[in-house]
Amino acid sequence: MSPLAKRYEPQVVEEAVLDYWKKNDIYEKTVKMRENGPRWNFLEGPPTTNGFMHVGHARGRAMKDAQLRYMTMRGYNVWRRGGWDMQGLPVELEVERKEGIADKGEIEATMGMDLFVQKCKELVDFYLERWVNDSVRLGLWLDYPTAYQTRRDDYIEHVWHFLKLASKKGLLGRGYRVTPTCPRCVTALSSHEVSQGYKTKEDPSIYVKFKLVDKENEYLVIWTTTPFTLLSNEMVSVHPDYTYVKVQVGNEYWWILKDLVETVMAKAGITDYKKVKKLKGSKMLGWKYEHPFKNEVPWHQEHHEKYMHAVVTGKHVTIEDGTGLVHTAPGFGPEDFEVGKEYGVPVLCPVTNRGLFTDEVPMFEGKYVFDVNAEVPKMLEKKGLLVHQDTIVHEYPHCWRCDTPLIYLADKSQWFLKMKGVRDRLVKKNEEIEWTPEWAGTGRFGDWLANADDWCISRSRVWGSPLPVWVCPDCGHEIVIGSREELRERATEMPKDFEMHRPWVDRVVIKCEKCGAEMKREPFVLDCWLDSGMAHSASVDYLRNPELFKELFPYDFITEAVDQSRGWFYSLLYTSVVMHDKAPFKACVSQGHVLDEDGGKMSKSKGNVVWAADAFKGLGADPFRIYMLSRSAPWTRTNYSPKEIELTRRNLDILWNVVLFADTYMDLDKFKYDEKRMRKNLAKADIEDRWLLSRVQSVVKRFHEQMEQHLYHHASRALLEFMSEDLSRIYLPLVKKRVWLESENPRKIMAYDVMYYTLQSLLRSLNVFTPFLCEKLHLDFLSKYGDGLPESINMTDMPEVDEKLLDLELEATFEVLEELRSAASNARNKRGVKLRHPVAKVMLEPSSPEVARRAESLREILLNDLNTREFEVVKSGAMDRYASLSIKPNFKALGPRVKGKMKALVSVLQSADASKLRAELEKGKTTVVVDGEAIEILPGDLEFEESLPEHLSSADSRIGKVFVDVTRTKELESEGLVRDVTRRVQVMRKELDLNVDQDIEVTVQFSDEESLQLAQMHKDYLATETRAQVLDLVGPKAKPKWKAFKYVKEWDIDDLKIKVGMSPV
RNA sequence: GGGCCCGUGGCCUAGGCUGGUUAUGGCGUCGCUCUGAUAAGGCGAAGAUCGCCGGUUCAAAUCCGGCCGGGCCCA
Repeated sequence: MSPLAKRYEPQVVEEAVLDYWKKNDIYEKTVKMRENGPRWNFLEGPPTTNGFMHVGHARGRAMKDAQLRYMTMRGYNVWRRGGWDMQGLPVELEVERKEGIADKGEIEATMGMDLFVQKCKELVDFYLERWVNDSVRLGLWLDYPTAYQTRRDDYIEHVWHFLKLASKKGLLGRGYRVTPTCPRCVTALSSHEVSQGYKTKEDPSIYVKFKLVDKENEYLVIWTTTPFTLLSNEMVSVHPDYTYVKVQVGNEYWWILKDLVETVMAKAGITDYKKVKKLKGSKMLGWKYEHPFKNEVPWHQEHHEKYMHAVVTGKHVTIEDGTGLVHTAPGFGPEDFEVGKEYGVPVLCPVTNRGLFTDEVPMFEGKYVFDVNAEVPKMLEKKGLLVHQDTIVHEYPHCWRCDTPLIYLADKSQWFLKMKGVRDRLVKKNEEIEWTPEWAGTGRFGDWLANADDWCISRSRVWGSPLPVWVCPDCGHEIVIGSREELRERATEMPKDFEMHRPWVDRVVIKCEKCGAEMKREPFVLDCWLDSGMAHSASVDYLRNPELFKELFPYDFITEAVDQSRGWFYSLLYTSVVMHDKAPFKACVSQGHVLDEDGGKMSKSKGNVVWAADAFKGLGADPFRIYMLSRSAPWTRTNYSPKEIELTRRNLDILWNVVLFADTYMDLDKFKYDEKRMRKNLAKADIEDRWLLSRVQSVVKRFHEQMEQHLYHHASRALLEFMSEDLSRIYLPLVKKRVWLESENPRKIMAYDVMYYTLQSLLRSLNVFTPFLCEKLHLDFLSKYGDGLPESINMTDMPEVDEKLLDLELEATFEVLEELRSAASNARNKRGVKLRHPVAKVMLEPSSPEVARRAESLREILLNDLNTREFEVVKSGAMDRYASLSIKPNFKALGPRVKGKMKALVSVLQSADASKLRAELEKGKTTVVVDGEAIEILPGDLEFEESLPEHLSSADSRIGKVFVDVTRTKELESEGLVRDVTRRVQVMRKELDLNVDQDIEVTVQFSDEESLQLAQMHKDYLATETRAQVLDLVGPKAKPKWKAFKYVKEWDIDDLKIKVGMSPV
């Protein structure tokens, strides 16, 4: 494409690559190229086209892309159709907001359903475009043109097909459900929707007493945080096994759970009370009480069932809060509803799905439930039934879209899919799925499946797949329609512009086959999770294309965030098991969420959401991707931190610079990569060449192992570490000298071949994480020096491990090298000897024979690398004779015993044999003779300090002890000085921005004659290293013509001053 | 109340399944140093009771139990 820029700028690279891909149809070509490979099928979990992509979505999508690119480059024919979830409540709500519609009831009155649906379509089209743009910008390669859309008739038809099948199997039901309802959106919510909206809420917390019938002054004390539900209270539940007590308070008797008496009394501020009787909960069954609002609510006067207004027992009663007696209102709670069913009491639910009381409660008719919450306690107080009142802050479900607190309402018209009869199959099929991490499937999802309730699928809304059920108003006959064709056949009349959405579908009338009346469609739409759940079949148009379906199903892989356990993972599994009796996917990676920088949840209301497009623009998609995937395990939650992305990005800078280095010299030499040549010359290659080639194999091996387990964080780190440690930090400095050799030198060519081979393997692997950068380097570097490469790195194959190049012994040898370097630096550092100054000798006292052998084989590298004249591996203990042990008496311990002889003792100890003393003390006590008197020395009386003579410094390491001989000689001084000067001249070259091969002329003036003499000894070195054609070294008295130089600068080198003049020639 | 996950220097993080020298790496701070690919790199210093308590074991960050704290999910 173009020469590499001096600096890596991700955004610039990415824009250019995106453009290249588009202009050259690269994605299409990679697909075509692999079409004969074995199939590997991915099922895309469709994002909702409502709102924009945030960084959490983007993390998941980066994982998808890494997996897809990996499989593609392993030769698979990867199925990767995109998909979009386009219907549902969120879309309606946004349209309502934009159009200024207060709630659903106003739709017909203001704009009509036709126009409303049109607006919904326009809205999802708008977001769809944004989502595609952001996904493309992220580098996520999916089939976008063929992407499935849940709003299309072809798609919806599959949902109908499924419901008809479920109905035939007896799984589709209708009837009373207590459903969480949003009074603002006027619709029931599914349990997975509820689960998204738990928030803290402040509620009243009231303790109320119910008077027992036929008993003098005896009351049941109950607790509730939703006072309005008392209006339809029907029972009080107690635990059959727990103990309850009768407490005397004044002249009244209250029944409370034994364990909670103190708590309740303390809350109510009652100190004067007495427990008078104990009873097991089961004994209280059937006790009748007087409903507190019997007079106000006619319904309570009209019902006299055995357990109406009576104590019942249930094991759901807990002892943690409240009174242990649980107020039970079947119309307002799922558990209460079950209790009601069990005890055969009818349901009272005097509230509409807008949260308003009906005429069944005349005094509150038309009032909002949460307003009534405040009035109920007042009334109870007047009646003398309120024991205590305060407030509580707790987690309460809210509408996930509009934040309105939900209410649980019994509604007999809801439609649902049954769990009974399918549950066992679901659990069994789930066990066949390979989950990452394992607990996501077995624990979390598996347990939930085993306990899941029926699935309420009906929604009283507009923009969604319509429920395909028509009902006869006269005889009640119901039919489920399974396809458009079937509908056409049955319909007495089809609208001209028919589509499978409201309001058009509502206009279809069917003649009842039983009584001949006109059947009307049940005016519900379906839970959008049912839409997306059908993706296993609907996304490939199973009804018209069963052959394709057969090829793909079950899919090899899906991955979504953990909240999809109850969402998509579940709806996919349910529909697939019912339809095909198979789990629809073989493997699933459950991803953790992305939180804000402080670990808080990202939400629009908090204003802490980071949009993906902004992240790509600000930081680049590649840095974003590799940060997200390398930072932590896929299933753990991650705090989003731009600062950390910048740090990760530095790794990519290093890669860029490595390539730039290679490119600079390869370009000068018109290098062409030849793998055969490299392999042929391998035996004669330098040790670091063979080492690096082996490291490539080890890293590629690890990369594959980790990718196969979906451990992207390990896979990416292995590559990054290899790149910055092995390649950049270790290998490149070792070959630097070689790239300066004359052009046809085989050692140089070898270095080039090895670098090229390494970068090729690295870039192909890394491509799964940073596809833009790797494509760029493929085009501008790999293709420049290698012949016959395809036009995209994605059209090449993943590197495989080449056992012939693997040499673990050599890798272990280089670990010794690293240890030696670090220990030698440490030892130098202790004496303040710069690495630039050569030392006389470095010695290693190795920890094992292997280390000794490996160190020996490194001799040549070590001399240069440690900047030492000699390197020696010494025998164990060989250095002891240099080490002197000094004795430090412990005066505190010795003083009291030795007293006046202390001075004499110290002088004796100074000349004593310290190592002998230490050996004796290790065995026990010993004696020292002072002035003819034996003094007993105990362990702890003396401390020993090892010290090395002035010319030696040492450091410990894992491979043994390293000694550096820092003896100064004229020769060493000279070399050090010249290197110091060289360094300054090099800096000046760089400051002048000279080309690496630019010749110069230089004059250096020294502030003292002695230094000048020293420098003269290695003048040649200075001239060669700095490419100085003319080099004058002069003393303090000389008067060079400084004005003749292009650049003149004075430097301090410790006490020495030098002045350097330089010009290019 | 139940289920699942998490808790490692000031901050972020690896390791935990399979117990074993001095607990990984990074950011930041300080001192030194290296460098003609590098906005990088290296050496060193300071900084951790691996949430707490108990158990198993010769040996626990790791396994087991309990508790505390945080998150998510469900009641």
